[in-house]
Order: sequence, then structure tokens, then C-alpha cells
Amino acid sequence: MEPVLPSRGRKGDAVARILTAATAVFSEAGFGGTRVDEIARRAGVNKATIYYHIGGKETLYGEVIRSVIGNVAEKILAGVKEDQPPEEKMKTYIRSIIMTIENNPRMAPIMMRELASGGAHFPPVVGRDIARIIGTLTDILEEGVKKGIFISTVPFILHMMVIGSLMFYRASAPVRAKLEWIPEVVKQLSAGINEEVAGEIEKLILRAISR
Amino acid sequence: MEPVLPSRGRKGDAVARILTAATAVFSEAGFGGTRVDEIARRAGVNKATIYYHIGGKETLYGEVIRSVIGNVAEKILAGVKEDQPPEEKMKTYIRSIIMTIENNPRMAPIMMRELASGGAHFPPVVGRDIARIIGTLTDILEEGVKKGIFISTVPFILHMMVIGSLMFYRASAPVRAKLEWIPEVVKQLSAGINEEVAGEIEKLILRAISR
DNA sequence: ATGATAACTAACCGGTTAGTTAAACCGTTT
DNA sequence: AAACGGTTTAACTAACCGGTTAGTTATCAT
Repeated sequence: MEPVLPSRGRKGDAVARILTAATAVFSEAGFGGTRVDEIARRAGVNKATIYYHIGGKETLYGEVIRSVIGNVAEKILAGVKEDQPPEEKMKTYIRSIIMTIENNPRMAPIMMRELASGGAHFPPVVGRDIARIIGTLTDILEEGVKKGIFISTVPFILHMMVIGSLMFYRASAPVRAKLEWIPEVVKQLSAGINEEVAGEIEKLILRAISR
Repeated sequence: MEPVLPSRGRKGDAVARILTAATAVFSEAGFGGTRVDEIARRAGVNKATIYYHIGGKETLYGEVIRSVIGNVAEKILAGVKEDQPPEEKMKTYIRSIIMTIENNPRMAPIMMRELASGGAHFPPVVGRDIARIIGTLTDILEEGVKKGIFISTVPFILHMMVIGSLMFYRASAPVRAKLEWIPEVVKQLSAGINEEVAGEIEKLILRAISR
């Protein structure tokens, strides 16, 4: 019994286009502000096609959440090699989070809104991901403490510090660009997390925990 | 949905009740997810009363934003006295932000959602507030650098670090409590920013910038 | 070709929601 | 006590929006 070929799609995969459009609209307007018709319009697809392939608005949102903040632990922890010194592991952890956020510009707004609503739509995998990341961070810190190069601190607070700094920096870009009265120096900061910003945050975090 | 008693005391506080209810609903559900009828129900007021006193949903939201994140600079910078050493000023700045967030539990979700949507509803005063805060922070840092106790860094990034850490910590409380798989140690952290957490963040930030 | 099936669409449906209206309410003034 | 005006309300409406349906088109196996 060979698997059924799903490649029956004619003009490009509708499901992929729907998910892309949905990710964009949800990240811009939030769940409540999103209109299914708008997603259909941007995907170039009839609204009924969304219901045919995926399901209702809620299901669609769940899929978007899963694709955007599901299985992030894998990506973030992939680079942390066992034979590195803790300081290097720490740098890798920070840089991996930066890469994840930069490769996924839709992630910051979605994550922030989800957090604001108490993670009402977080799939189970998110909990496990957080657990894995905190676990690894705890190991790195412990190893550093044992080797006398890190101070002892609360891993979760440090994690919130890294994630929070980066997401707030990233998400504040449109505000920085738009608002009057903002100092010129601030306006000139890059929208994305470029090497200068990344290096600065990495430096500050490492200084915070280094002996 | 339990019925809300009319609480027909004095009529003057209708506006206050409306604003309180609106702040709650907007912070829980976001702009798109908020129903004006729900605000009216919680305020114990007929919907038309909202339109009579304040105006439409958009105007009401604007008022909420203004009351929640308008004129925060005053509160945050009030304690920073000119005759303190820069390290003390820095501590005051951090503690003031913590107090502001803790005294307004609705602030974190609203702020995060606003940031997620590019600050579409930020009133002009927010820009000026940010400018004032960044300005003062820049002064504190410069003074510290001059006295040889702080390293040179980008004030805005540091500000994002403080705000981001605190807001993420605060906003993640419901998620921490709810999700499975989250380490027990993390679950036991207090929902609010208590003295232990505040002290830890203050310590980390000061370590990050101290020579 | 032909029938079966998957993919897609235009048009529609009914509950919901922001916003309106006209009348009622009530303390104050005359 | 009647007129008055700011305030509140029940009832209403028009538009919106998530979801459905009936029907069409494309693809494939035989």
C-alpha cells in the first residue's frame, strides 16, 4: 500500500499559502483583530478553501502558533556542544535565540500577544520546549559556577532577561521609527538585531553573570 | 457570566467605572477581542452611557492607553534625586519601573500588545515619556562612566533589557502556572515581582554595567 | 472516454457587534 | 409644580463576520 500522493495541487500549494497569509495577519492584528476573509484574500484563495483544508479560525490559529513557536528548543539548543566551555555555550544560547527571532520576524509579535493573553493557545510542545531550554540553561550556569567563572543566579529570570530584551528590542522597531520626540540616536538604531546590537546584548548578559 | 449589580451610588463615577472595566477587558482580550457590551456589563452601565460620556470603542481604547501608559515618565523618574551617586540613581530607576509595573497589573499585557501592533494607538505623550526616560538613563550612564564605575553602553538597549525582563517575567506568570512540563522550580516563582525577583534583576543589571 | 474523487468557488446564512435613537429619569431652577 | 437639562436606559438597526452549502473544475484510475 503505497502512500497517497498529495501532489495533486495545481497552482501551488494552497495550504502553504494559507498558513503564510494567516501567520502574517495574526501577527499584525492578533486573534481577535483577524478576519478570516482577510487571510483568504491575502492567500489568493476562497474562504471556503481554508475551512476545507484546515478548519475554523481557532484551528488555523493553533497551526500558526505551532509553526511559529513550536519546536524552537531544537533550533536554540542545536548549537550548544558538550565540549564547549560554559562561556561559549552561553554565547551560543544567546546567539541562537537571536537567530531564531531574526529568521522569524512574525515570532516576536505573536509570542508577545500570546503571553499577554496568558498563553491561551500554547500547544503542549511549548511547555516542553521551555522546560528543555531552562534545563539546558541551568546546566550551563551550574557548570560555570562549578568552574568559578559564573555567579549563581536564577536561570528562569536570566532566560526572561534574554528573551525579553531581544523581543522588546525587535518589537519596538516600528514604534521607534514612528513616534515623534524619540531621540535621534534611538531612531538610528537598526530595526533588526544586527551584529552591533547582538554583540552589545551578549556582552551585557555575560557581564551580568560573570565573576 | 455572573450578573453585575447596578451599584447605583453616585452618577459621577460612571465614567470611572467605565474606564476601570474597559482597562480590564482590553488588557484581557486586546482591542479586537473586546466587546463594548462586555465593558458596559462589567461597569454596570448601559452601553449607550459609554457612547454618551466617552465615545466609540477606539476613543475608549485611547483613553485606556493614555491612563495606563501615559505620563509614566513622571512616576519613574520622580525618585531619581540629583545628589545620589549614579549607582543609586540606577537602582532607583529600576525599582521605580518595578513599582510602576506592580502597581498596574494591567500595564504589562496592554503594553506588550501595543508593541506587538507597532504602537498603533500610542498617544503623543508616550513618545515624550520614552524620550525623557532614555534621556535620564543616558545621563545616569554618562555620569557613571565619567566617575569610572560604569562601562559605556547603549542606553536604549539597556532600557529594553530592564523593561523587557520585567514585563516578560510579569506576563509569563499565568503561563508558568498553567503549562505542564514546566520545571517545578519555575512554577514556584511568585507571580508578581517580589523582593527576591526584584533584587535579582537589579543585581544582574548593575553587574552588567558596572566596571 | 467515463466515473470517482479531491480541490476549489460563489453565494448565502444567521448570530454577533458597534453604534443610534427616542423616551424616561431625576435633581435643580424658576 | 412645572419647566429644564444633564444623564441613563431599553430597544433598535445596519454592517460585519465566522462558518456553510450547493455546485463547479481539475486530476487520476480504469
